[in-house]
Amino acid sequence: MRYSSEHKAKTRERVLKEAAKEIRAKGPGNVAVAGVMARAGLTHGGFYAHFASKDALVKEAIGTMFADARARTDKIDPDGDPRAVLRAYVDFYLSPAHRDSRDRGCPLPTLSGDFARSQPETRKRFGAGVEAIASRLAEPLAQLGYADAKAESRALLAQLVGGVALARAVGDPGLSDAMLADTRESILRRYELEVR
Amino acid sequence: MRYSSEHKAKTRERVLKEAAKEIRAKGPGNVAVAGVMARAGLTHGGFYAHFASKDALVKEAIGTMFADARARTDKIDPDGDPRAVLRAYVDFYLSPAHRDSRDRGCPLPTLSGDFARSQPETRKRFGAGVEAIASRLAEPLAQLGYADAKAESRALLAQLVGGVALARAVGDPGLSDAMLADTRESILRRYELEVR
DNA sequence: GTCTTTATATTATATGCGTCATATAAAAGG
DNA sequence: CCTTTTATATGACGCATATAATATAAAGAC
Repeated sequence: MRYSSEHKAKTRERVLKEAAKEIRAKGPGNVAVAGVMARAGLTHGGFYAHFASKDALVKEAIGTMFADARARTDKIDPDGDPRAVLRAYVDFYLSPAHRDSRDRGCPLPTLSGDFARSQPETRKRFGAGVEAIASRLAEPLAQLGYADAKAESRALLAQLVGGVALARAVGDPGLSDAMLADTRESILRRYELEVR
Repeated sequence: MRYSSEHKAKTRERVLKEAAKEIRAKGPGNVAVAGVMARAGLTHGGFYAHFASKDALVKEAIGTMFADARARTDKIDPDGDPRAVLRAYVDFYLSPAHRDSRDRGCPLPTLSGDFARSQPETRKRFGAGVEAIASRLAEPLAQLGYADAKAESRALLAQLVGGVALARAVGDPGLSDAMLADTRESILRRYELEVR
């Protein structure tokens, strides 16, 4: 059946959004085309009217995932006091809430393992997302006087990503909380972000 | 056909070793029982004489993976100068060689994403491996005077893991090298591990 | 109002995989 | 030397999945 002309674009967007959520939650290998289409309220047959293949869907969904995650930090004003900005990013990233919402949070901790095994083209898009986040962290670091703020931001991002990845993977809840808290403490001390 | 009495144990070990390699390289979801058995020189049918299920194999292989990775740092004498010990760990972990040998290196950067989606029992074993590595990093940190060396070691491990995970996932080789180098520089500076 | 176009649905095909029942052959025990 | 035991092999079943060919029905054009 035919719907109004923008219907297809809307549907495509819906499929992409569902895919982005499910991929983060389950990993690209564990999402099925049929499942994504069902969540979008459609049957799996129509999928290939929107995307050439499952790989193409995954590749496109990467952009959606990074956009989703970025939206969660939109409340943070990047032009505020650099220490406050940095602290807001760190507090959010290493929060239990972020750890516990795999399907809505940053794709890096969940998916870097999976995409390390993916096609170069897919990894390139992932790399662009990494650089985009690093650039945002680099701004307050530059204001704090770091000569090579971009390099420092990559090191900080690595620590944030590793902290959340490990906190999600260890079984013991106490250890998981400790991973987040200890990582956060170390960062706050290093950049002198404590509230005194 | 029947072989000498210790043959079964040897075979089991071989299967486990191949599984540990393949799981790190491809992720647990992308390894097939038949493939692991073929690498061990057997056909897939005999698998269930050794393991109750694929899940059981994966669970057991976690121990093998951590042992494999630990063996690669055995040259480092943990009783040497704490700065030298720490630096040796960091240099190894963030080396391009470690990044490029997914099937033999530390399981944390490759698999924390996958195991975040696994059964609690599996994640518990993974968590034990995390704590074991953190404990080894904590020793030199304690000698350097860190009051809560265990907490500091978790923060450091997070950064090491994140650095390697991101370096493996980004497509651009230059960015990948930068991820390793920038993360390493930041750590060396923080703990004053530079050779002067 | 009829015709054409097209977004979505139905159905089919092929493949890969986990699991297991059964077969085989060689070692160990008598 | 014959029997029993058991490590591994063969083959089959069932399920999930990616892909694609075809069907359907409604929107837009004339």
